[in-house]
Amino acid sequence: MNLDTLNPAQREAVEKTEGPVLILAGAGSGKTRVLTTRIGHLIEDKGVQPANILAITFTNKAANEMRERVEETLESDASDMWISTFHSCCVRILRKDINRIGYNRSFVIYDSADQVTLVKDCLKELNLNDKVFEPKMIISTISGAKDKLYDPKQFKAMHMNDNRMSKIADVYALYQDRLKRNSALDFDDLIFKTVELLKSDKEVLDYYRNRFKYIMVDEYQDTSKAQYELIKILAREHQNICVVGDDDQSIYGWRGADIRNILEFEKDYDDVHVVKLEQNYRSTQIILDAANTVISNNIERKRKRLWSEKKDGELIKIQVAQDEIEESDFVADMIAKISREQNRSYKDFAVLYRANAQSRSVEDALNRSQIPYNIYGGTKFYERKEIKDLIAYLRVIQNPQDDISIKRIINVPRRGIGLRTIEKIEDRANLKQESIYSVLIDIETNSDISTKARNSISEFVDNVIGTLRTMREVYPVSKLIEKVIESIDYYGYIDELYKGNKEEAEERKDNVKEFISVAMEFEQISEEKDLETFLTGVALTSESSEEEEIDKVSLMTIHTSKGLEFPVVFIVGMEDGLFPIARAVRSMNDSEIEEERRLCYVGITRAKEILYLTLTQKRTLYGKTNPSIASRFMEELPKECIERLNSAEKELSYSKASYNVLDKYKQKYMNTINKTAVAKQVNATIKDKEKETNIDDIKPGARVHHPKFGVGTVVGMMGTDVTIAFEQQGIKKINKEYTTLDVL
DNA sequence: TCGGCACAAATTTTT
DNA sequence: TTTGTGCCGA
Repeated sequence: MNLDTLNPAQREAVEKTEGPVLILAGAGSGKTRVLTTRIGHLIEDKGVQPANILAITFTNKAANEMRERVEETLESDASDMWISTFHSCCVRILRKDINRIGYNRSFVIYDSADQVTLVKDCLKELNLNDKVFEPKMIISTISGAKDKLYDPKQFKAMHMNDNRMSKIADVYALYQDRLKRNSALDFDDLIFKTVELLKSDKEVLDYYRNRFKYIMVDEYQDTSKAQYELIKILAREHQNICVVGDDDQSIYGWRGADIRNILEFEKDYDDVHVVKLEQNYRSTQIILDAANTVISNNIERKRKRLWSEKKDGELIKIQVAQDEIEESDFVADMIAKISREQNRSYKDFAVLYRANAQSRSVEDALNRSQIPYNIYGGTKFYERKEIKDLIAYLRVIQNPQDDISIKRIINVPRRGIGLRTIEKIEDRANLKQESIYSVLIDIETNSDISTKARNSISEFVDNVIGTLRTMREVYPVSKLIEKVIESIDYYGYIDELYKGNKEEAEERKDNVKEFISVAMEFEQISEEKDLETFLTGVALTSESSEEEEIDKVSLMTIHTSKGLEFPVVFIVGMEDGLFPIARAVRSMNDSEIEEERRLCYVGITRAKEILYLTLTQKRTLYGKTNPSIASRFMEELPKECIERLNSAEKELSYSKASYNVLDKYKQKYMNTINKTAVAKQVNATIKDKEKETNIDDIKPGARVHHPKFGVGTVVGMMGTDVTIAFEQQGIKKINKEYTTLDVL
């Protein structure tokens, strides 16, 4: 393997094959190249068997890319090598041996929508109000517990003296129970159960320890505790563990990623060899200087400084617009101008933003200028209703125990099986500790259900599902999908559903057809062609096919842009409260601001040559217009790297004063009211029946009267929330949008 | 069972 | 502003 084209640091990372290695790979430092070369080096120069290598990534895209590049560089066959995402690696392990920990090996995988349904069921069964215990919130709590490897028992034990959390622990326990009964695992279980299996079964553990003699993990900064543990168990004996990551690009903390995994790697393993990849092959030095300076404001990080051989470059351009419409027009105009003058194609441009809601005005402006664009994010292909319905059918065909899927399709298309009927069936299933499907089979013995409903159910179970199940053995997946569509007249159903909107109906039908072609493609390329494998693939993939390679401007959130690069990048909405997002600004905890700053770092380092940062003076968001404050990150940019295109001076200094005021309020009230309240300057008014009370009068210390809670003192303000200490009712949070307050 | 209306909430999302 | 949800009357 030729290593001469690597720089010294890269080469070191490749050649140090034994023992724990930490590669701190800055943005654009060629880490994929290092990883693929390292694999090639292991096989060709060190004589390691491909089957002894495990390379883990987070996304399918990264895994596919790595496999392709490894196959390109290698002479020998690489098909024995495991190059996969955490999740598909775990599925592979579990399909083989999960029966050893009491699960069915042909489990289905529940996505987040299925989780919501299941949690709602559990809440109902436990008589818990889903407003007090919001399903989304419960799921993220459960997910957090699983990420940290707490099972329901441990979780319950940890929260014994917290009534609310204790209830959530009960939901967790029931949820887990139901998953098992349905032969289903959620995404987090895939990791959790693999760890459980490896910890509890020495035989299985020995097999994989012996098999994976060299382990590599990409994007290590994004690993959760559970993933960390998984890797640690596998690598314990041989310690040939090589992790690659960039702590400065850790932007998924809210999803369970634990940045400490990378920060403390050196503590977790003995004699860690650390390599820093600091040479950047992507951006100009000016862009890197800006990124370096901004990120240096973070306390919790490994020191790194990116540099580039591209010494020249354009200054970073800052534009202050009147509002988001003007801002978007500016972006569109500049794209038109630059593409014309510098002869660049549209695919060279990206517009990045903090929140999806911002895409709207940019889209409008690009449409006005007739600039083609591609928007990334939004509803995923497999999450579309029409596709989820079909998947539910397939799942039931595969695994009739899947109650969630049964319930989804039992009345799709409408068969006159209403909620009441389903409820009765569910009760009976719970009573008999059976699946819904088995109750459905014996429906004739169930006298409290109307004859009409019973007939529909028999028709559904025998003719629809029954027939389709017999076809499972003979037909390939794509054909099976067609049979499903045929037997339920799905196209007719779609027409009916969107009868007011022809266009929509056609789009849905196109999606269905796309789904069939996904299945056909699967039959072409997959080794295993059975339904189970297909469903697994569908569950672990978010996009149906590769992104379009058409010449269009890219619009996406900064999160989605991670790992990508563009010659010209616009980051819009550089405003405090938007970026960094309000929640992080309000937070008592600096770690949230630090994560926003890392996000900013990710955004800046996407740009290869030209970077524009834009902000507004006032922004309309969610139907409300508010004056903007420049992002604090703007202030952190080195002056010599930036160029202000219009009169930004004033706005920028204004911003500084503003958020310093915010920070001061924060400090002050943190001390006085025990970390519960933060003050925030708001320029809105609270409407009263007769008069308008200026919100400026409602400030910490003010005496107010609330229609329900009586007289109290304002102790803090957070966004639209006003925290008030009432004389009779104690401290309460009031939403200023929906309450009328009188200032006394 | 379904359509319509009022009300509430609205980061980010690799699998 | 947009989107989702819950409740009510037909």
